[in-house]
Amino acid sequence: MEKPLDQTDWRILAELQENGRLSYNQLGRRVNLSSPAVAERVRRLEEAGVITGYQARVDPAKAGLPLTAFVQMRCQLGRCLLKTTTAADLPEVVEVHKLSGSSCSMLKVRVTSMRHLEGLFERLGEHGEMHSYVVLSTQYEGRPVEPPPTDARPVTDPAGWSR
Amino acid sequence: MEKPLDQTDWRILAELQENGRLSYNQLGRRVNLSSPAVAERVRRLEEAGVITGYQARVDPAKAGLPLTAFVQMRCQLGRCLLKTTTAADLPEVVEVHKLSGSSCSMLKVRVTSMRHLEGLFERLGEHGEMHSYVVLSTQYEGRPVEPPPTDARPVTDPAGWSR
DNA sequence: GTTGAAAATGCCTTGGC
DNA sequence: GCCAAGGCATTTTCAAC
Repeated sequence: MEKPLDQTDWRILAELQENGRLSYNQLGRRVNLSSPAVAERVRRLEEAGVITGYQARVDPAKAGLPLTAFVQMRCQLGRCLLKTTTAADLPEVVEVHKLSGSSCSMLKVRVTSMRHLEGLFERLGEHGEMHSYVVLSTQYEGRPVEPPPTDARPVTDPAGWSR
Repeated sequence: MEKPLDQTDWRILAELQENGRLSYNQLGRRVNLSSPAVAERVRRLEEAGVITGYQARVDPAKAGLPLTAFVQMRCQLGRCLLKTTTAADLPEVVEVHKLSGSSCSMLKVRVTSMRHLEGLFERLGEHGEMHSYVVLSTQYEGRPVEPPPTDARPVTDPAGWSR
């Protein structure tokens, strides 16, 4: 059930991440497989949870949310954002990650305006210390996941500490 | 061409972000429109660049990339990551944002292992100062973009500085 | 701008190899 | 994993509201 993905699987993933609406016919042509064969592989990738769904990609700026920011939260005990609020309360928050280190979480937020961002920061600030980073521009986002390099690059150790 | 999205457009976006493979038939039923009508709206959303494409969502962990981290770069003059390397050189980097403030960019990276992460950090470190944050767990990511709240919440000003 | 139906295309699935 | 064929859902077009 936890079989590693072969090269064909990765080609399928690459194609479907670039165009999630390809028919099995088109997809099969691009990876040199017949449509039943490719359909079976896709079904397995979905069943294994590798493919979790299909999503239309929306340009936030074109949809009226031109500002993006990252927020690091260092929540106060008992006021942690993750325990005192719910996703529905903060529709501006599009990503939430728990972190190691001194910050407890990293958020990505999208807003309509600086005024909107200011109001959001006030609400988030209730939960603890906060560091914010406003995004000026985004080079890319949602880049397709690629197969990891097979050559495990060795970590350099010029001083020889690991010997 | 830059018309604001109406409520129906947002319902369409919500459905397609949740399931990008809905047929116009199914989609129309969910937003109370006929299939030609909904097809026309989707075509316009695509043409206007609101919908930028359709993507299969891949679980990075299931695909062999169980570790995620954020990296803030404060590049040295002339060694900026964005000017001295290309996307193909750093397949681990799945997001790049330019930032305001003292850091020049925020990266999201995905790797196979701690060893892999260590090697990546070494390579990134060549370009300047670096702050990294390892993700312990992700609550959500790629949350559908929602219509911004219509009620522009006023920023609080108890002390009256803005008067 | 929207509706409804009808025609034609293309698709998915099944079975046999 | 491939090929072929059957049945089916889909997209698209059109006239009408």
